[in-house]
Amino acid sequence: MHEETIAPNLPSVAEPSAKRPRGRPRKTDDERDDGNRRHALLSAAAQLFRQKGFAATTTRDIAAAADMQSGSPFYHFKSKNALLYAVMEEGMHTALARQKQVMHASDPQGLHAAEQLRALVVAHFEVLLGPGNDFVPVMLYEWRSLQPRQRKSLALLISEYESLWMPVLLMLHAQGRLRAPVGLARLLILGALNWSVQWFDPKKSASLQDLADAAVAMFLKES
Amino acid sequence: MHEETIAPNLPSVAEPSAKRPRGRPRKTDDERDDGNRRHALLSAAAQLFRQKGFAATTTRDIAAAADMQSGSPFYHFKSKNALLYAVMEEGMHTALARQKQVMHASDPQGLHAAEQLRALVVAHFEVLLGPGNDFVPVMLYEWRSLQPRQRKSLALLISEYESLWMPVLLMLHAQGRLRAPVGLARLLILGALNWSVQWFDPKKSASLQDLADAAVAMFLKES
DNA sequence: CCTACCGATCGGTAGG
DNA sequence: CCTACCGATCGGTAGG
Repeated sequence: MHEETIAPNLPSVAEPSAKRPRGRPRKTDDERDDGNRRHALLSAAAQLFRQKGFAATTTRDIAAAADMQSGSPFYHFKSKNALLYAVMEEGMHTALARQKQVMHASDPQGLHAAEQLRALVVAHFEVLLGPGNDFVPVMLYEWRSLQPRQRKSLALLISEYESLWMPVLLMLHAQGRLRAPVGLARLLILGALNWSVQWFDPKKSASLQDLADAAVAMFLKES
Repeated sequence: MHEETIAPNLPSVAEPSAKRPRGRPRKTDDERDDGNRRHALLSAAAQLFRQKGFAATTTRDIAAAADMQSGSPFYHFKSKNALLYAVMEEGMHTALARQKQVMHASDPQGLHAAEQLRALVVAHFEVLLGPGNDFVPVMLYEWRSLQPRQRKSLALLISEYESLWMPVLLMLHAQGRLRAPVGLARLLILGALNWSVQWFDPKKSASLQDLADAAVAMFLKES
């Protein structure tokens, strides 16, 4: 999920090969790529799948965005569908890692449940709306493009993710700060957050922290 | 959006022409179709677009589901895209009509703002989750498949819809029962509701009324 | 990873 | 609304 540093005088990755000296620049010694090309495909796919949808994106689109020829994605991935799955899997791994990190950071500090919820919400927003983070949005909006087996596999990661929220929500419920059955509250809260993908504009919307504050203030009763 | 009554011994509309006596049953006198065939296409398209997505649905799929030949949808609609737009437009008209009806019914009864919100939420759930209501979900999840001109046109209907919520939300905000800026509150609330499309199961979930009660209880502070 | 290619499918149309 | 069809595109592969 790191951004490649591109020297300002080089054309951007997605640019057609017009002004470039025919062909892709050959790897130099300081430009090793091991899983590098594979990840270039993943990033390109994530961005395009999010922008145009899985079915409307062609493997040629993806190849071009990763600066490859039309057949080359299939050297790295068995099928277009496998590419979709890989995008989603990376998205969930990122989200899980981020969320666990947040919980470990807040736990020993003895944060209140409300503060823990806030931390979870901020992390969720970051994974969803942070620059270049197209992986999780693809997962949210292309579920129906998965095969049953792939769904089952991802569902495990998702329920692991959701289970991280449960202790916090249960605590808040016990404190009387959260109405509605906890399971339903989780669906409504995550729904409200996930929908931000549709309207969030980094140039016009508030900061992720401010959004998180407002959301938590709306969901929770006064203590 | 009315359900067609189907005699139990007849095959369902979407069923392939296996057990049927070759070809489409000819219109009888009591089976006039004026805009009827057109609407059969709309319903089939809505269901398929929701199920598989716009790009993954072929016009042949739609034609077959409406019991027509592959070229026939283009007699009723200029393009596949025009069909998508028509589905969304019908969805928004239904939603607007339903919502206005709800507001007119609740207004003279002098309902409290919280009760008005509850009525809006129930109506929203119905339009979203009611049996056969695939039109609005398609609008929510295929926005990116629209052309810019179509988006602009639909955006008018959407903002009309959202503006129906504003007086109620403003009132609740003034009463101190709704935290967060009203505009953001609207986005979060509608997001929480819209997300239900992803998890609602008529066989397992609570009734739409119970869901609405829980949602309103969670969003609003005690009075 | 590229070149060259195949088979299938798809949106759309002419002409009735 | 059907029949018959076209041109373009697409996922995927062989063979290097």
